[in-house]
Amino acid sequence: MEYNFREIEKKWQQTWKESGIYQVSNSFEKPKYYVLDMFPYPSGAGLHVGHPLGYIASDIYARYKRLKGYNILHPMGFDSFGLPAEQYAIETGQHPATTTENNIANFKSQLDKIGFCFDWSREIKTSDPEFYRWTQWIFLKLFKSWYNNENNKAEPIETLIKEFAGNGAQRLQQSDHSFSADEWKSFDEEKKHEILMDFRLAFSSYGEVNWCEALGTVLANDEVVNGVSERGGFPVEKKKMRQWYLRITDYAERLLKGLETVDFSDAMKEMQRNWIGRSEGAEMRFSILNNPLSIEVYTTRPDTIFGVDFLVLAPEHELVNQLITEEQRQPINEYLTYVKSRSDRERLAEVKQITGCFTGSYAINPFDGKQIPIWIAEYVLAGYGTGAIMAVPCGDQRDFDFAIHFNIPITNIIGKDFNGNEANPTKEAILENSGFLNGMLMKNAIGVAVNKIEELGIGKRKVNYRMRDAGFSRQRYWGEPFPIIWSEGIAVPMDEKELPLELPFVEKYGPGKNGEGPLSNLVDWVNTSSGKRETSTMPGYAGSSWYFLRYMDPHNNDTFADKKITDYWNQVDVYIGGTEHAVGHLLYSRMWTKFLYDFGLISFEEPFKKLVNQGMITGKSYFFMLNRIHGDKIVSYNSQNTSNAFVRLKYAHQFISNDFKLTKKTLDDQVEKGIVERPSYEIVWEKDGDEEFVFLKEESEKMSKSKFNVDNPNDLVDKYGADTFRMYEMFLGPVEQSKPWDTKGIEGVHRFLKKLWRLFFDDSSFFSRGKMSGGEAIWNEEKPTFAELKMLHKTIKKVEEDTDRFSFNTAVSAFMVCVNELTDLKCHKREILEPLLILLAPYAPHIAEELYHVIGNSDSILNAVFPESENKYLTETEKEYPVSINGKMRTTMIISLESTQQEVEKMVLSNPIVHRWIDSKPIKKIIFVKNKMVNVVV
RNA sequence: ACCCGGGUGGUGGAACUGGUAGACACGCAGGACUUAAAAUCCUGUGAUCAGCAAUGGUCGUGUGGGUUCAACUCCCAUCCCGGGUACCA
Repeated sequence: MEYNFREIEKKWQQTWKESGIYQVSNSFEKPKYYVLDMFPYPSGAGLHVGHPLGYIASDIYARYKRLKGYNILHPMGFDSFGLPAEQYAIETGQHPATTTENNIANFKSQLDKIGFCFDWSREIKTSDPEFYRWTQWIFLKLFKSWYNNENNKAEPIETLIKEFAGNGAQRLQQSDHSFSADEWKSFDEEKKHEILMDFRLAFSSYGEVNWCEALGTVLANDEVVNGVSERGGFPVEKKKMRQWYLRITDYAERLLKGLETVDFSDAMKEMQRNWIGRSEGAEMRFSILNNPLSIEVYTTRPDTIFGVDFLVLAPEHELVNQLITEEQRQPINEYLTYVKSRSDRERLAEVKQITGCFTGSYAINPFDGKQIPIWIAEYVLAGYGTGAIMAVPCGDQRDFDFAIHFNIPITNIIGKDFNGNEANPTKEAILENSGFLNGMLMKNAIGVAVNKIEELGIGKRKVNYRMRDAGFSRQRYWGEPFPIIWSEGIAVPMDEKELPLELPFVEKYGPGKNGEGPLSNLVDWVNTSSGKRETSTMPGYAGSSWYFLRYMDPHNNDTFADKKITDYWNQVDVYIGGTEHAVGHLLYSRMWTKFLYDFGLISFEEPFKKLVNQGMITGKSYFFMLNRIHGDKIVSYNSQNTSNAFVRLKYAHQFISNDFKLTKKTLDDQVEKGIVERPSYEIVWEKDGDEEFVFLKEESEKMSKSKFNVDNPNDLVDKYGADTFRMYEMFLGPVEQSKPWDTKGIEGVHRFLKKLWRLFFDDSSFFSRGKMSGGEAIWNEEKPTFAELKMLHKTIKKVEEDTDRFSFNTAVSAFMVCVNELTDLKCHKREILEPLLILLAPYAPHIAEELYHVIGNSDSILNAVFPESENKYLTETEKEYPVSINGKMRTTMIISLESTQQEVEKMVLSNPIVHRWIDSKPIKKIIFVKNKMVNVVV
């Protein structure tokens, strides 16, 4: 019988589906394990090669854990709200709900073909009202809460109202508000709401937002890349609008701390830390000469206070107008006009340009009374710290450049550590010219200076975060509507019982007036008896911030997920997805989880215990950088990124060491002489300054479109089967590594499966003229030999270890070694093959299931138990040890594991080959490392 | 510029805490079976030198140096590639 993967895979996929074998129960007897993929956005293009990589990895892991006796939650769903569906709707007139449904159906059928063990009964769609009902519910919860810094957790807004009624805003010091309890009571409703809005975790405010004219919507910071929209690449500008925000900054510290408790890659943690951008420093006030005003600056280096030569305000700073002296009014206005004329994009592109303008006013250094000029400049950002800085040119390069450019005298406070040509940002120098800080090491002076500042009452310690509050509204149609009604300027939350607030049907998806969303066009919907509905919708990350909780209890009508059930499933044990969500989705979902935890709605604070980042499947790279030339000299040789290295450089190493001169002419010569093989590729020389690069360019025809068409997952599954496809994607390399997509090697994996098949069926005499004949089952019940058992148990151990550490590529290799070996041994014994099939089941479930039944099992292999590797087959009493002389391997010797050092030395000394190599030199010592090697030092 | 990650045959990639570098697979070359093709199987395959041969020598994990009996692995310096961040005071 032939390995007919098409029939086998179809059969089992159907059987599994019908038997509901993947359905997960919430029975709490078994230990649980939660394996989750980042759910996809169901784009119209369907699945591409990059998608399945992570899904296959998680599927293998989930199946593996199942064989190990765990109750597995391994669900899948769709992040089905989002911009592309809406864009598509605008272009084609089809309703996003329709296109999304179609796309999801397409995705599901493609996913099923690969044989994933998803429990579709738990499927989630973020655009499903039954799902977004709870997204809205959590939003309302956020709206009705504030972050209490004293208790370090979120609390109902009522506790804040109580605080205000009892103590006013005095005690809290969490905002710029200051009023007494009596004042609070005297405020009218609108004023009270306005104040409360400054505390709510989901709040509305006027703010500068990233407005994208072309998309007609507001974008989050992480949706803007280099001043243009991430999607579409349209220009983005700043605009003041009423927007909803999440007060994620209140969670900054906990988001930072929480990183220590989770198993993410260092790179991922670092990215999140950078994004949060914590810095410790101080805020301090400078009074102004002949002016009652004062300016607050933020600095991380209060130790440099005596080196301040000027202050700089952001052009947008609110005090600018009041600081301008008459004679400076003209130039300042010109400068402000100039700044306004520049888009964010320009500002980003020309960071090195130094611009600025003197205001005419002077501040007074509180420590030495020195008068310091106040400037405004673009390089100070309004949004960070206080929007004003104290400039210390000898310690900060930007301040230095600015001082030089505008001829501002520089004070040196670090003596010889400042060379006058560039700033020195060290903390290790001894302070000079620094009043009470003289003679101190800078890093020690920081604390002293802050203490003094606090003592004098001119400032205080302050921790700043780079992270901004997250914009939470979009002027779009295809998203969750806000359950908010505006009544006389007050945002009134809808009653929870009225949820979900369903997204109304619209005919047209165009924006409303004044940049409002399409919903604003639905007059009947917007106007209610109690006021006007909020017309923006929630952003894409709303649903994805908590979806992993809903999988646990997807059909609950009373709550987003039952507490008993979330207690059982708890954290996601392994979360698999791309790095691109490092600062968006992952931070938001971590925040939502912490928020729900604060209210005792779930009992874990971090959603994802372990995160695995699958690498990207990249397109092929067309260039191969051969060498880098600097004048006549080769600076380096780099053989990396050579996926298309069709060129054989025979003397690559000599190339360097012989100081071989490479010029265009000599390379041409090499090609001619055949040193560089396959000269059918074009050699391209490019100059960059005085450096020259050599590229070898593949002829473009080789990458024709027809070739790409073969490379989509469906076609590969059709041609080789799901099992081959699964194993091949794993075999390509480590899951976490990016790699170019290449289908060259898939035949090898397919061959492996056929080889496995032939351990069970003889096909030596099979078909001629398209007809099958022969091919009997050849598996048998004979007793396995020691060698066969050894092979099996070695494989069990290896596959187990590799699967545990997500090293699927090496596990696949282990299978290949095992099957090759069993073929050589002509081993067709059930006792060996059956455990092997169970090992293989997570990787290639269809063929494993089929053969499992062939050898007489009636239950599904999914319910099998992962075999244990028995030590008695793995440990040996004797081992062949490598023997080296002075570290160089020369021979091997069979040594018993029980041997002592003395016995080994004796054996070594009597070995003739060792003697030959030692060549009668005196032996200094013999090193014997048990289980590893023997080395003789002479 | 800064912060992470990386550099191993013609290619993808193995080598877990230093201990026989190149597992496994692709590709390539040769052979077997076949009228032929496909499929399958066998052999070889880092470079280089010596030998009819078995075999053996030398060099080899971007480059230069160091530690060690022993380095892909640890340390220092340097070049290159990939990712992230970017006037954050």
